[in-house]
Amino acid sequence: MVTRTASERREERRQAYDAYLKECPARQLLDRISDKWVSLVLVALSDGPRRYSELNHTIAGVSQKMLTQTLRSLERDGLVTRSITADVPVRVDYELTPLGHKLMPVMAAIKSWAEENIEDVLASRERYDRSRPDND
Amino acid sequence: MVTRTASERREERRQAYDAYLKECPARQLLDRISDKWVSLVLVALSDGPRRYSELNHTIAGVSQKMLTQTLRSLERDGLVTRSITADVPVRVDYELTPLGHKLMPVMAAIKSWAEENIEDVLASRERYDRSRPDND
DNA sequence: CTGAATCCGGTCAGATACTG
DNA sequence: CAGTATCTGACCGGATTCAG
Repeated sequence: MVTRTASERREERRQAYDAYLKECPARQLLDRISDKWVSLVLVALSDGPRRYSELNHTIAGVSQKMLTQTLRSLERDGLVTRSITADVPVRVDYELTPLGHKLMPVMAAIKSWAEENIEDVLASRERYDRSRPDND
Repeated sequence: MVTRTASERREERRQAYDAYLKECPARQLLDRISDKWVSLVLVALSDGPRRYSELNHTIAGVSQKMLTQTLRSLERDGLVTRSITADVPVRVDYELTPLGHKLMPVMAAIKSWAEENIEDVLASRERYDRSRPDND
């Protein structure tokens, strides 16, 4: 037929909405800081520059790949700077930019809410799980 | 040998760190609100209760599965309530709890930062990408 | 020391079909 | 109307290996 099917129209709506979401600043920021390693790196850099190896040690669980990937994306977004000292062996320092520093209060707000309310959340979870022991 | 290898000790460190992260309140909150649909649902509910079908329509891109899953997890965490009206057809309303409402300022802080700084971030991205056109 | 490249196993979101 | 159940393909993180 010539007219679009319902599913086709739904698909169009979905794509338009996806495009809308991609442009939403808050969505983009959430995608950035919600990354598992991003927040840890930001915190690790919050009180001064750090070497790659320092970060790798401080954030014990991270793999080289993920650490590098995270740092690259943060550099791309202008949140951290990367400075190479052509020594032997090579030395690379990462540091928060002013823009990166401006992000810290937001992180603090998240942390603050979490610490104040996490007990309620955990209690609610327990209650929920106890009331439905079958759904696992 | 009897002594643990370096990789074994590293593995232990990693697991200990993972456990530590799982207990970190801020990490847990980030995991929660960073979920793609959670923020959208919270915003959609921020000015009053909504029916399932309303949410499904408002958040155009979401699938039934994801919407239900998201709502369940929010209910489990005590952020929204679910109330069924045994009618024909069934009617289900979702509403923010007080705890859920308390989360809105945090969302607002994120949104605010994003709207104020997204341009800098985007500009930085363009600059970065222009300077390395080969890395794609 | 810092990082790139590759492979791979698990996870997760979406489509589809079915139910009270 | 408001879900549940199942399947599947895409994506992602980690381990490993190689390089400047």
